Amino acid sequence: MKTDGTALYLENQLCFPLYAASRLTTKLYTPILKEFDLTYPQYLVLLVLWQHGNQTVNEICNRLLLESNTVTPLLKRLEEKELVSRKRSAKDERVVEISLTEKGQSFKQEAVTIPEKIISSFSDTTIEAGEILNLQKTLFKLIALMNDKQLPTTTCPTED
Amino acid sequence: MKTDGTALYLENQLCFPLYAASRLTTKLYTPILKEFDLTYPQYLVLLVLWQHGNQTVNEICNRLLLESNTVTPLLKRLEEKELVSRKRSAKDERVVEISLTEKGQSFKQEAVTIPEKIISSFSDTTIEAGEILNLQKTLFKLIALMNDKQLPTTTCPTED
DNA sequence: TACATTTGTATCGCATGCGATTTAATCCTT
DNA sequence: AAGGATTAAATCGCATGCGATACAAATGTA
Repeated sequence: MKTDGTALYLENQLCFPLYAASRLTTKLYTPILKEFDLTYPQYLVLLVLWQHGNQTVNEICNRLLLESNTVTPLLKRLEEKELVSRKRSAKDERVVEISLTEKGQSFKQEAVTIPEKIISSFSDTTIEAGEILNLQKTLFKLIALMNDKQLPTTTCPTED
Repeated sequence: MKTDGTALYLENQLCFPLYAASRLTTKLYTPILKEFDLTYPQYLVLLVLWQHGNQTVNEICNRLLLESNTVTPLLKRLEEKELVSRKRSAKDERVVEISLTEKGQSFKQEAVTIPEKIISSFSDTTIEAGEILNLQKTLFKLIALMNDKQLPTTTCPTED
C-alpha cells in the first residue's frame, strides 16, 4: 500500500476517469437527444423498453441500476411526454407496469440514428474498436463486482 | 452501420456501462466519505488541492472537467466546513483563489486511508491489476478525445 | 385469521451537473 | 483613452441521483 501521498493523486484513482468519462459521454449525447426533447436517463429507459418490452418499475431499476426514487419521477416525465404509460398491476397492486405508447413505440425508428451520430462523431479519432470492446468488457465486469457488493441479495439486473 | 435494432441494445452501447460504473463507484465511496462528512465531488476538489496546491476556481474546473456553476456552490459548502477558503485575487478581481485551511491541509493525513479502504474492498475479487490499469488508460484516452471535441479552445486540464 | 415482515413505489431533502444567462473585470483594437 | 470583445464567477432553472423514510399491498407465520 502506498503511503507516500501519490495514492491520493487524481491520475492514480480509477474513480475519477470513470466519473469524468461518464459525464463527458452524457454531454456528447445531450445535444443529439435535445432534438428529441429527451434527457440521457430518459433515453436509457426507452432503450430498456424497446429492447425488453413492457417492464415494471422494479425491472427498469434493476436493468439501469437506479433506485426507484430516481426512476419514478423520470417515468412521470416520460408519461407527460406521452412516450410511456403507467398502470397499476391488477395482479399485484404494489406493482406499476410501464408500457410504451404508440408514440413511444414508433419513436424507436427515429432513435436508431442516435447511435449512428455518436459513432460518427468518433470517426476522425484514433481509438480502436478493439480497445473500446475491451473497455466495455472490463466495465461490465467491474459493474458486476460492485453491484454484487452493494446489493448482495438482489437478482442480476441483466438476466432475462 | 447496424440497422437491425441491436444498435439500441443497452449492452452494445458504451455510454451505459460508463454511466453505471461511475455511479456504482461513487456509491462505494459514499459510506467511507460520510464518516468525514464529505461528498464524492467535494473529495475530488480536496484531492486536487492536496496534489497541486492552491488553485483558482477555473483551474479546479479544468482539472475535474466540471463547469463553474457546479464547482462554485460546491466550494461554498467546503468553505462552510472550513476546509477551504475563497479569496478574490488582488491581481485580477475576476479570479477567486481557493486555498486549503489548516484543517483542510491536515485532513490529508486521515484521507490517505480512503484509497486503502476502497482497494481492500476489492481484495476478494477476481479482477486483475493489469486489467484495471488498461481500463484507466483507455478511459483517459477517451476523456481526452471527448474533451477536445467539446472544448476545442480550452487548454489541457491535466497540464501542470 | 390476526399480525409482523417483506416488498414495490413513492415522498422528502439535499447535493450535484449543466445549459443559458448575468455581472464585473480585463483585454484588445483602434 | 473609448468601446467592444473576452474572460472568470456566479445565478437561475431543471433534471437527475440517492439516503432515509413512508405507505400500502402482499406474504409469511403463529
